[in-house]
Amino acid sequence: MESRPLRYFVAVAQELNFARAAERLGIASPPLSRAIRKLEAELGVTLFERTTHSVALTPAGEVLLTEARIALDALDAAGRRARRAADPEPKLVLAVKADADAGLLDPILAGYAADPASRPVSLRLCGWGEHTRLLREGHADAALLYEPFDHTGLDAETVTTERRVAALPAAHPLARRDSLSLADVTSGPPGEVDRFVDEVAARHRVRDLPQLLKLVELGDLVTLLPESVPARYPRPGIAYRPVPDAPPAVLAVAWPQQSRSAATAALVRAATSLRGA
Amino acid sequence: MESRPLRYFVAVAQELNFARAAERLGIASPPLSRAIRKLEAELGVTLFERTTHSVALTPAGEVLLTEARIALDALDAAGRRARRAADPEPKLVLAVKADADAGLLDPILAGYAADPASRPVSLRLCGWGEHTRLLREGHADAALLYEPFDHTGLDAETVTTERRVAALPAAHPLARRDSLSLADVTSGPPGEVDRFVDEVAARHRVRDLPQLLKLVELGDLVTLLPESVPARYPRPGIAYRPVPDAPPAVLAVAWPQQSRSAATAALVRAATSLRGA
DNA sequence: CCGGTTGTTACCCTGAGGGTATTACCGTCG
DNA sequence: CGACGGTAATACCCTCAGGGTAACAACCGG
Repeated sequence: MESRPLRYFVAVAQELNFARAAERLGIASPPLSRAIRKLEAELGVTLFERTTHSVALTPAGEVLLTEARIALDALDAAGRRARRAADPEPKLVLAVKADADAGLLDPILAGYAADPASRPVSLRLCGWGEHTRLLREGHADAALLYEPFDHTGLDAETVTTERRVAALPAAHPLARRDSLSLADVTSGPPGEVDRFVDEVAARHRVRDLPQLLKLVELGDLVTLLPESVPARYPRPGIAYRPVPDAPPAVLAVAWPQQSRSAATAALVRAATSLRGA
Repeated sequence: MESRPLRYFVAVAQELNFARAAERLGIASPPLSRAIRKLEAELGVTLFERTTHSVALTPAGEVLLTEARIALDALDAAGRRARRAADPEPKLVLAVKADADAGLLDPILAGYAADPASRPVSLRLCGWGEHTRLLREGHADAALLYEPFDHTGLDAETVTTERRVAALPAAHPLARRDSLSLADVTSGPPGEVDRFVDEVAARHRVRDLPQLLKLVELGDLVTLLPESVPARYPRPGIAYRPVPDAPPAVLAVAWPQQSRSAATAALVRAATSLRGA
């Protein structure tokens, strides 16, 4: 199993169109077509159901797609990690999303810096749901992120858990109450509700928290956020109300499974040692 | 990052000798030497410290070795899993080591067969410590095995925990006692002691439990085993004695992280549902 | 039924990567 | 200390995997 044909396969599986896939790969479509046929012959499996006007994945193709993505990620990660390992003064790259740290980033970094095994830290700012990709592709050594996330290939420890608050338009009828229940928030209009911020973000194509809060202000949705948010993002147009029975927000530190380097371990120690506080 | 140069790199890193590695790869050594140099150039990193009479991995080489193994495993696994996914009547391959099942294999299979999501099961017998390789390389869908094992890339659930018994030569002074403590067993000669059977197995190049028990009979070592062993392997020359304060033996079911197929899930259900019994 | 779109086949050609012969280097041992 | 054995690297050649272009075949929508 070589990597190039697999890369070609993934491109076709994503585009479901040989011509477009070939263009994306920077080659002509005949060699692409041949490469896929050869791959199918090698595996003894048909990967695509093709007519002249449609390309569809077979069940075997479906599983190869997910498996191939994993393998190709691992391949790229291998190169990147080796490159980074050669750095004479290696840095520890920590992936964080702005303000998605429960206010703990500074104390974690301070605690980490005090550890003898620590290295200079380089922060890698990222958007919703990018943390795991950065870890898997070898761009980052560790990440600070909220559950839930895809744990595949990663190890993680809980840093802290926070209660949830609902963010509502100030004029919303529920905003008159001091405290809400999950049922209040999740039942019906007005305003769409999602328990997990990243789902909302994906649906509304929002890239950061201020944008999301703007949508709340406009009355387009109601969201549950960690209780550390209101202090950082006070908004006249938004009412934050505790939701005691909502599942808590879990902040975790995650890292690639096989990377048990001393530096990563020290960071994990620093992050989890704040748990008691 | 292509896969072939990485495979070449792994061969050299294992042999630490270009000529032997080339032979193993079925190519001549000059192209191998060139491939490695090209890989180093591509990464911008030197992977080997070489003189004409010695080859050694640099730190960057070390990390590339472990990363490359993971990536190449994933690559092979992708192919194998796709092939298996095309099977018209797909089987579920379960990796087990003979008798390393706490006697639960039959009930698990029975419970599994009753599940509507179940598939025909094909058992893949394997030796000490092979389970995880079979899972990672796509030869098996699930494994029944004792902790501790390398969880990298795997998910696992505990099936059962067993108390430990020490296996001693019948003539051993400690055999006169009804029960032992961990301190009794681990302190000093006669007889080497290891808490984990697979370490012992690796050290003594033993492939199965009967061979291991033979070593115990001969007085070469003392080992802690799960309490389900004595009933299956009664030996006149061996005394089994409970060790209440030894850490218990944990039998687990494991499967590749990303494979959340209905059939695998059903097997996990069947295995873990026996936990209460 | 026709024209456009898309995957495939036929054919050619280049260069990545394999082979052989040779060199340069180093450690070892008479 | 010099000759030898072993090893990686270089020089040079050559083959074929894999890329390109042109033509074709199949299918769909109008």
